[in-house]
Parts: sequence; structure tokens; C-alpha cells
Amino acid sequence: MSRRNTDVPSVVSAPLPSPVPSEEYERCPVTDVLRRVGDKWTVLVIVLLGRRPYRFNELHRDIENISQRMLTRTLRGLETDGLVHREVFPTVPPSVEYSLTPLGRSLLVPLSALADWVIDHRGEIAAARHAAQ
Amino acid sequence: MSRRNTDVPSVVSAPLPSPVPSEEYERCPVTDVLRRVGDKWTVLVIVLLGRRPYRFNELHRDIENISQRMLTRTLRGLETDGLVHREVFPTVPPSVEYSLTPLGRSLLVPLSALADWVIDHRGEIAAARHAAQ
DNA sequence: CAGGATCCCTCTAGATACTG
DNA sequence: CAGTATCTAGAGGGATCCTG
Repeated sequence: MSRRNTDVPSVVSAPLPSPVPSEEYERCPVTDVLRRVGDKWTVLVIVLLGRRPYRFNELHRDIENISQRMLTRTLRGLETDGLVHREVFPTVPPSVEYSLTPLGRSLLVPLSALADWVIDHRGEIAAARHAAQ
Repeated sequence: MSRRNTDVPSVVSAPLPSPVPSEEYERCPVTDVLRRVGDKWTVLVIVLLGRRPYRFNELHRDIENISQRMLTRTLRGLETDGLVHREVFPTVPPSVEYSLTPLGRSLLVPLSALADWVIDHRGEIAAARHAAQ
């Protein structure tokens, strides 16, 4: 892979066309995933499921203030993208277990790196925001 | 730092209280940064500025279809968080140059890792979405 | 050149109520 | 238990016009 900036590896420093055609970013897969992961609940759900499988109401209890609707939507979105596995046990009453797929588990690695960056630099960000008022 | 899951380092596997108190995620700095970076234009602007400094209309030309308003808002947001530096040259007509701060440049590293993950797995994600219809 | 101001529209989060 | 259905407020995003 060609790289212009040796300080920053990977696709982020790969050449882009100029101007960037709209299809390249409106459907940009990176932004696509960032938007999924950047919503209000998804990261928290992924982190919890990274520890162990959860049942629906277990998540509902452990994530304070999430509505049933948003929990359902978050889980459905993750399931649609193949990040979460949903297993229904035909018991009475019904029981559904959610867990990370191998794909979802692999996402924890870069997500964790980004989370570490935020933790390491949140002071600087807060200071910049404060300075900007 | 304590870790439960040795496969996945860092804060993502650190213990969380149960239930997670609302302040812990509503103002969660990780989600906060993810939401900034997860909007429609921010990543593209960061990536471009990671190559070289840009002037306003240069970005406006190179990012096809972005409105002036959204470019301004995106740059202001990045500036507020200390990720982008804005330098005004008092020429006639006025000239403004945008560049990444060291903080912004450091963000390229985990952002790049996440982008690489997406590139490596976008086939799986697309397949999962297709399978889910 | 680099925006600010204004209006508008869509999309999503969230609350509430109901159900197999 | 594990959801669905409906409604609303607000944010995100865009088009257009205007200016130091």
C-alpha cells in the first residue's frame, strides 16, 4: 500500500481523488461504521456484550435509562451488521440471548484503541473546549 | 489497569458498575468523540488535513457536495475540540489556513486502525446486511 | 475569500402504550 | 420476557442569500 505520511499508516493516509466524488463518502464504509458506533447506546452495548452474553432484560436493567425501543433498535442494528448474535430459546416465558459474534469481538480491538486515545486525551479536549468557551 | 478479558486490552474491558449510571454514558467521553467523528464530514476533513494544510475554499472544492455551512460547522467543531488549528492571514482578500494540531494528528492513529478494521471486514458486514435483507 | 444568517426538511432519539 | 406501534421534539444536514 502506498503511503504519503509515514507517521500515520494505513488507508487514512492513502491517496484520495480530488475532488472526492460524493459516492465515496456518502456511502463511505468507514463513516458508515463510525455512525453506527457513534450513536448513543451502541458502544455501551458492545462493551457489555464483550464481557459475557446478556439477555434482553438483563441489558435493559444494566443500561440505566435506555428505552426498550432503543435497546431493540440498537441490538437489531448490530445483528444486521453481523456484530451481534441473537439466539432464541423456546422456553416459557421466551428467552433471548445476545452475544458478540467473532466479527463483533474483533471490532473491540480498534474500538478499544480509540477509547484509550480518548481517555488519554480527554483532558486536552476538555481544555480546548473550555478555552473556546 | 485491571483486565477481565486478556484478548481485548484497555478500558473497553475494564469493570463497569451495574447498572451503568446515566452520567457515565450520556456524557461518556468515548461516545462523545465517536459522535463528533461519526458525523457526515468530519472524518473526511481530518483525513485531508492529515495530508497537508488546506484553505477554506480548497476544502470546499476537494470535498464534493459539502455546503459552506457544513464545512464551517465541521471545522469549528474540530477547532473547538483542539483537533484543528485555524490561522488567519490578514491579506486582501483574506486567507485562512486549516491544519491538524498535534492532538488532531495523534487521533489519526486510532482512527486509522478503525478504518483498517472496516476495510478488512466490510465484506463481512455487507454479507451480513445482505443476508438480513 | 471565507464565512454568517435564515429558512426548511428529514431522520432519529425518546416517551408512552400495548402484546404474543 | 421480549418485544411492537405510535407519536413528538430536537438535532443534523442542506439551500439560499448576504457581507467584511
